[in-house]
Amino acid sequence: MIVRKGHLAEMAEGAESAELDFLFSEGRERHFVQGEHLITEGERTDYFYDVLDGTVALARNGRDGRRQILSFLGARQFLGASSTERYPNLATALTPVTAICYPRAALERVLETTPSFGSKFRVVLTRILESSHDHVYTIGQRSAVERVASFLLYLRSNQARFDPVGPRDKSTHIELPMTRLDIADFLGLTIETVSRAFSSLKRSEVITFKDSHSCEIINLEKIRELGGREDFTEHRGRA
Amino acid sequence: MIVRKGHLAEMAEGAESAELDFLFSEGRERHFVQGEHLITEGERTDYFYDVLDGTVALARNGRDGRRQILSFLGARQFLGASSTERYPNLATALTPVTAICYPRAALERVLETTPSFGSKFRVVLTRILESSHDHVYTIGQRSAVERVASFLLYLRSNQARFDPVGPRDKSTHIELPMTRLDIADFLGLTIETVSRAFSSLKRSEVITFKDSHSCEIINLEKIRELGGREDFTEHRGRA
DNA sequence: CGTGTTATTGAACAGAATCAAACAGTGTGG
DNA sequence: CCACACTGTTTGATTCTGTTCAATAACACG
Repeated sequence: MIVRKGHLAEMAEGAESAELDFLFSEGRERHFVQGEHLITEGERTDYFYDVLDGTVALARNGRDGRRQILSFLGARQFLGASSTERYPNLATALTPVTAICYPRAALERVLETTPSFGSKFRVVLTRILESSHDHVYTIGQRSAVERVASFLLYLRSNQARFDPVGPRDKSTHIELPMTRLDIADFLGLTIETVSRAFSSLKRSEVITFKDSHSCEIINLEKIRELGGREDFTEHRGRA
Repeated sequence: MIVRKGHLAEMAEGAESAELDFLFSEGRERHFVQGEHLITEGERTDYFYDVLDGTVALARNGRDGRRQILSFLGARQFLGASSTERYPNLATALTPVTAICYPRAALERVLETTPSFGSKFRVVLTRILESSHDHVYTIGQRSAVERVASFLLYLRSNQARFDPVGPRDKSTHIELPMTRLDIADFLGLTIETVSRAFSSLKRSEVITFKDSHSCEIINLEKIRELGGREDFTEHRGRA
């Protein structure tokens, strides 16, 4: 049923169990068009997604129109972990997205019966938590330009996941599939401030833009200096 | 060896295994004085703590002196989960703290052999992640006064954990064991702004102060309106 | 009771938000 | 193929929230 092998299947390599077989037999490849919601707020958390392709924005919405994007999810990332009956966040496809959709119950059963898989899963959860902590630091402590620099490093490290060869230190090209508003809502800024920060980095020749949705890092050292050497760097390893 | 039963032991209730017995036989009650570090940055993540008493601040420090407090941990909360060899954060006792200290390896072994326990542990991790997401929303989207209101709700829900009777909706008393600097570093503000926000809430008769480290909520509805009805509320259940 | 520390308050300032306009890119239809 | 509308981005002027700098006030402790 599953055409391509997802990250979850990769994680299960080596382990063998009836529950695992069942889980993967239940997995369905689903496609989402740009703007479509993979999960909506308040929805029952019945499914778990393993992203194969495209970019998803995970956001929390306030009732007064405010929106905070919690993460941008790409290939090899998961979506749908929740401690509650209903999902508090909104997951939106920013590009066409392909993801494997698993019934949550089947996943739970595997986690309860296949401890080695459960351990790997726990490590993934911990990484996600650490990434959220990085985000808190960025939003709580850094200035606008620093946040944008930090964001570029964040995307770079996300991009590295795609790469079958593994993360490359030297890669300087960065795709920005999201709009300026998405970036602003991720960094706790406004579109104007994000735009100004990009312009400022362009002016000081730290980055250049091909078009408004992809840029090239000219001075990676400077970006690291601004965005934080400690965050999203290679020493963290891969999820 | 363990004098009091911690939250981890509570979670293990019902399960039985040699690894669990070993884990609990290895747990040691430790005491920390105010200002002492339970874990320091870069330290090997060899221990796992189950807080019994007191308050711990978990913080990430930048090399330029900036500091972001990621959470305040009290009774029934855990400390020490990490996906890496070395711990990236600094855990400091804000008050005298009592905690049960477990060797990480023993915990890992339990998690790898006792799936029911592993599942509960995963739920706890997920809750911590959701709490971090609340924090991101607060810092990214809310104004100074709103952040402080949100912080009071956060403390209130933390306090409820202590309570053997369970969370009480009506409780209005809030202990502030941390300094204004700690609050500021948690909310991404300065001490002055935090102080002004408190004064503003005092002036509009939403809260009163007994002394600077404990306050009373007069108008809980208003605090919820400012700080976000969705966050840190009772519907989340207990960890 | 003085001394050091933490908290509050005030005045000036700065960085980001808001308001407003221009600009670029895309798609549509004449 | 070009005029036009539409959306998203950039840039500019102004306002405002929160910071910085500075002084004072309240505690905590020897």
